[in-house]
Amino acid sequence: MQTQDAQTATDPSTPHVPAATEAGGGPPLSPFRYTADLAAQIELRWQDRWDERGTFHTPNPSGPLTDAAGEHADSGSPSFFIMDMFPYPSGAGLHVGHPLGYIATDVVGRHRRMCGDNVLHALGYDAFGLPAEQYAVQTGQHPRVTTEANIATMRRQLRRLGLAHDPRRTFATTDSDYVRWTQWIFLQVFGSWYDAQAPRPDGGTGRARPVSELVEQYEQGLRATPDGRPWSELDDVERRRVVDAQRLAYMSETPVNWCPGLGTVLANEEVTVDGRSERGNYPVFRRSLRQWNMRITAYADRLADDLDLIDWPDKVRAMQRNWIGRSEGAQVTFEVIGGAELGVFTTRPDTLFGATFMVVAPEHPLLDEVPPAWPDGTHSTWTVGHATPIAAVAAYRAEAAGRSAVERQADTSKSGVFTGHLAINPVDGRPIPVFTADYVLMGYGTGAIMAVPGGDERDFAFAQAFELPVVHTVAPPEGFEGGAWTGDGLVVNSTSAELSLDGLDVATAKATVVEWLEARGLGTGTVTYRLRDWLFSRQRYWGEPFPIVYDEHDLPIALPDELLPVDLPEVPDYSPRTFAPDDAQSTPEPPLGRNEEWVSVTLDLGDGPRTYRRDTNTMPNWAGSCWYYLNYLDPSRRDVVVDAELERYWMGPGHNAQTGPSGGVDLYVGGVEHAVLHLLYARFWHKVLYDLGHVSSVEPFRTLFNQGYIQAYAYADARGQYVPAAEVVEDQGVASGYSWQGQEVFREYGKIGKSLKNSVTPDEIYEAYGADTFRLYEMSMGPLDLSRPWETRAVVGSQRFLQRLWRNVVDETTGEVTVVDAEPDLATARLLHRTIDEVRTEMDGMRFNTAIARLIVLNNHLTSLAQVPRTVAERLVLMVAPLAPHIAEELWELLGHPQSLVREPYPVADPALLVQETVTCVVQVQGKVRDRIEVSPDIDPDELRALALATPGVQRSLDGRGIRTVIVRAPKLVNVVPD
RNA sequence: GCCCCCGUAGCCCAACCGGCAGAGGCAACCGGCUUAAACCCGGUCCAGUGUGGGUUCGAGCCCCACCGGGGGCACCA
Repeated sequence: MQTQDAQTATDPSTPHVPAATEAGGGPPLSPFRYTADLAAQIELRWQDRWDERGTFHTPNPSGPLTDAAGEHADSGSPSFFIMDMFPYPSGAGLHVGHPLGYIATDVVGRHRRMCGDNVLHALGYDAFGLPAEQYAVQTGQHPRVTTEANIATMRRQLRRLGLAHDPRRTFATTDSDYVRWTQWIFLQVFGSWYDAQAPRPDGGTGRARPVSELVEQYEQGLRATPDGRPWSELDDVERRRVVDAQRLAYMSETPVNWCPGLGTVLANEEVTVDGRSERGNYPVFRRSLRQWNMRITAYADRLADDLDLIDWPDKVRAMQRNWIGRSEGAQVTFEVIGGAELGVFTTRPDTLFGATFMVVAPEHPLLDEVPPAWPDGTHSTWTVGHATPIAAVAAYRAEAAGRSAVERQADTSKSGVFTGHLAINPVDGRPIPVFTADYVLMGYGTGAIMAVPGGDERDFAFAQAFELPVVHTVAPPEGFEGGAWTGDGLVVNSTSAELSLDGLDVATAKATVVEWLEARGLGTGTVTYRLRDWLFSRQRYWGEPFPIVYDEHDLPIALPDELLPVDLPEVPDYSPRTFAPDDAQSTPEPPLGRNEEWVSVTLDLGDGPRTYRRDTNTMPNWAGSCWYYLNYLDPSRRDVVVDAELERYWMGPGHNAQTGPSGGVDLYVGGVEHAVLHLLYARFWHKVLYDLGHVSSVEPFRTLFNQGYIQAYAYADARGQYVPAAEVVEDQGVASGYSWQGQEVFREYGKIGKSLKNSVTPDEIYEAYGADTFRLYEMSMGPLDLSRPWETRAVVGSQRFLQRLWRNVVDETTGEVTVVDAEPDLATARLLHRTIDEVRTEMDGMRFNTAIARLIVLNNHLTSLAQVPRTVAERLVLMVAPLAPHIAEELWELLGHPQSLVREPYPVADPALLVQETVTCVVQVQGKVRDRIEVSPDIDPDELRALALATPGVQRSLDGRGIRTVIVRAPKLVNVVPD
């Protein structure tokens, strides 16, 4: 998923954060003072202890993974499964923005654990991908070497944060035994077809089934073959072709983004708006190439409908719905003069009478044959100067092929040409010209449209350019200026001998015309999706090989389970073969094809040893992140993709009180940049696994949370050159308010990174303040879902809080514990319990910034006491523990507890201490505060009303005026409305 | 062009169902501590909620329009 690249990678170079507390020399401070040095000692010690003691070993209900004492979890115990989006281990190291989500999930996990849940939280690495491959190409080093070094660096940086991950459950997508199961899932998809009529356990209709059941249906004659011949008359190769065409993973000629300069196909998101490669800026061409696809479109409805079952941000659900792009309309068949038929999809069948021409995409097969001469009535502007339709269409097709999809869509001017074909409008029998134009896309609907210039702005623009007639079929409102009317209204101009829609509203007209078309076999009501099938192959080295071989018929054959995993072969060169950047006709040559000994393989697949050819593509980077959540449940278990009992315990529907009918991961935190692709692909795989009976949950991720980004200020001088942000000072002497080395600089806000010279690394902050301060600062900066600026000089506030907490328990000159066993006074007890109550609410809502504010208030109150009562200090320490775990553990131990606090119950408020003795009631006159009175919280409203009316403030404001009404909201507010 | 989110103190941010605009932090300033400075401790200062209308007894919160910032989609028939 390359989450790592979401925020620009940084240079972990020289620290430029001042040492926080020991600056300026002077006498050494007490060793018992909570300085960065002491924090570091405490933090490193506890991190080692947690590892040694297996503190975060999360027990499964069965199997090899137990807790540190060797116990399994009770299968009825509440489970809570937390995940971070899979990091890509980049070589550049982390900056302070990266850990934000990891800290947040860690805080949630530690908190839930103290609330009694069995918490599953671990972190693996999404380690296949382009950066490692590019680096390998540059250095000649194997990508595995750099990948493993990067993972080690990232592990070290993250370990220093004190994350409560189960260390036994980490893995990388590049591990051979992980690849094995990625390939296994691919074979499950390959081995399935979608039966749209089959009932599902969740009550719906349509599910994936093994292709063996499809074959059975053919054998039993329950299903007709595509050409209608009996199954028994088809030969083996024909039968395989019939089945292969219906698999959920299938090969087909697909138009792709081919980049000769890089020697590889690119995903759409790797191509810039002007149709060039993001990396290297080479031209990208559309080429039809034989590629693997996954039939995600079969799941379009379920992927859209089941968004209602899960607790995701509305924005992300909207983006997925938008991406799936379900639209309802009709498929209509137009007869083409000369014998052919042309099917179109339209969402506006009610406008059929306004269809004055048709347009097909340049790639449309209808254009493979066009009339030899222009028909009578051809308008001179339609031919664009060509002598024959053949010449015109050939020229236009060539022109369109030379433009990338992105270029075509960026240019909204209407180009095109008449094809010489005439079609018959089915509702009134009129002949209408068929054009080709690249504003119609081959990949959507049928690649052909009926053009209604009176009701569609694009068609109108085309009609203007080519002098085509415009008929309005929906009456526009008064004062309509002309052009296309796309709004609602009553249908007009829509009557033929057999059908009239005039006078109907649009919705009724749609239904009427669809019924009419269906009765005559001219069309059907249908649903179309924007979503396309998923292009699943890449011509790269550093990815999962396909577990597929080809026989002499060039048809794919799945490798049997026992031959998995198919590991990557050694090759002489990791880079794809590149071509002249503008050589559009070149063809990709995958790096895996360079090892002939590997490509050609002799196997006995049941009919004796034969020679096969391996698939030399690799899977896209998304493959490994499509199922990794299942692997956390037990990465050591290799006999099944996921153990059914573990899946039910951690992910099944109803596995804890919050989980709804969908089941799935309880909390999934990551950036919104994965809103569509990763999250859609993973949901798709999960539903396939559900259909095939491998998982009980309907959705993989029950709750999704998008954290904001941490960005930072950057400063540029008058020439626009960036200067090191850490060296900029506030300067009232210049207009901008900031200067660097005496010259005025201007502040900007942007991503943290090398290019803006504003990078700050976690290592610098650990060094200057410690991990607990760093964690606390990131959690207190603001709400988790908001992006916000990093400000190193503000970090000290969090350190001061922890220092005060430390001093509330420990004498910093002697190191002695100073708490007393006396009971707290009533005010302190009240504050404690109110704090517990509020902090619980805020923690449950993941509002850590406000939770911390409450803890600061309590902590500050304790500093004002001559002696701190132990019971209060202990509960404060427990409440701080999820946020700043190391100092909390240390204080907990100093307070006399030999056991770690990670499973200590989170404090519970005493309701008796939450009720207030008196409440301040605000007395308003006409909405303005005029007085305040102290009243009992359960005061009678009538009594309160009388008290309020008697207050001097009300009397003064009324000044003799009468009272129209009095609004009483006991016990907090009374509002007097005067006449 | 269309859709979504956000505009509260010098800065980052709170404010429950519409009910006293301030919880917390940073910065600044004053005082204490100190030979001095830093750290630390105590205190002070600081906005009427982007703008203009509307609804309401009462609006930061609801509605409309606009301005500014961020994001998504964009020839999808």
